Amino acid sequence: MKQNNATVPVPAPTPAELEILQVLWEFGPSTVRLVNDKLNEQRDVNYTSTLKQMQIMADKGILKRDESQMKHIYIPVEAEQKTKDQLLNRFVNTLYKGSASNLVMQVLGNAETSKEDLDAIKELLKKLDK
Amino acid sequence: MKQNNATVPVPAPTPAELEILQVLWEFGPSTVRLVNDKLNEQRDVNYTSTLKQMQIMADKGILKRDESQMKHIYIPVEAEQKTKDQLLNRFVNTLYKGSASNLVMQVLGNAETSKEDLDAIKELLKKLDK
DNA sequence: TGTTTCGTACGAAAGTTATCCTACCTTTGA
DNA sequence: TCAAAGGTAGGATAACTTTCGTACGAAACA
Repeated sequence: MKQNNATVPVPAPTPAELEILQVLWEFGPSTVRLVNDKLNEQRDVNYTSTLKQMQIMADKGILKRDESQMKHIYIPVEAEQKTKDQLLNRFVNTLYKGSASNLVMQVLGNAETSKEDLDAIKELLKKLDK
Repeated sequence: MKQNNATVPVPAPTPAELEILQVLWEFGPSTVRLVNDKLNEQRDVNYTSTLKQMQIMADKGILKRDESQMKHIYIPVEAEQKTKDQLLNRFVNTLYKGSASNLVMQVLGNAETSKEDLDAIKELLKKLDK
């Protein structure tokens, strides 16, 4: 039995796993069929590929599943926010020496960041000041 | 000859490649020896492993190298800022629907973000207001 | 001058990721 | 009732990533 104590950090979800998680986060507990349909709105994926991925994710403990029906229902084990927090921390640690303000500074200077986004951020910070 | 036009996005550097890039960004053009020494301050890596990685990176076009001396000098092809911009955009696109303000909102709400960081961000935004 | 040290090159190998084929079972409905 | 449609399970496989052993040449130096 694999443990999940603090000394053994959970590996980050792979890109393909992340795609699946995002569908589940958006639509809630779902069948492979639904997830695969959503994925195919973006790119071609064979049904059995998605099935396999989700089975692996269940093995890894990323998903749990309800097998009481023939069409199994898959559910993320960790909440969306918790997973995103972990990914964000990893990202900040590897690229910005762990400093969130460094990251935000780059966002503000990034040409790809839209004016709308910048304004939204300013609003955000204005509220924080109060 | 591999081209780098907009239709063929450059693949993101792998984790091991990123480690090496960060050493080169910090110390400037360097030999394999130096990079390997720096890496070994953090974890055990065999010299030939680092050498191989850097050779592969040169093949991929991530690094160029000066072979005029026996000890080859490796140099990142893309500037630190450009690479980080690309990684940041990728990150925002996959996790925050492309919205930088969504990302910043999470940073502000993240328990792992220190008070110092939050203060620094507030300062930053205060300056932006002017 | 010969040996030891330091460098590059090349290839092998193991682990991970992602994809899909085939087999087989269950359900549906003509 | 039986064929078609839709499920799951389990390999096989290819590509990529990472690591390192071995070979061999150049330089340093005793």
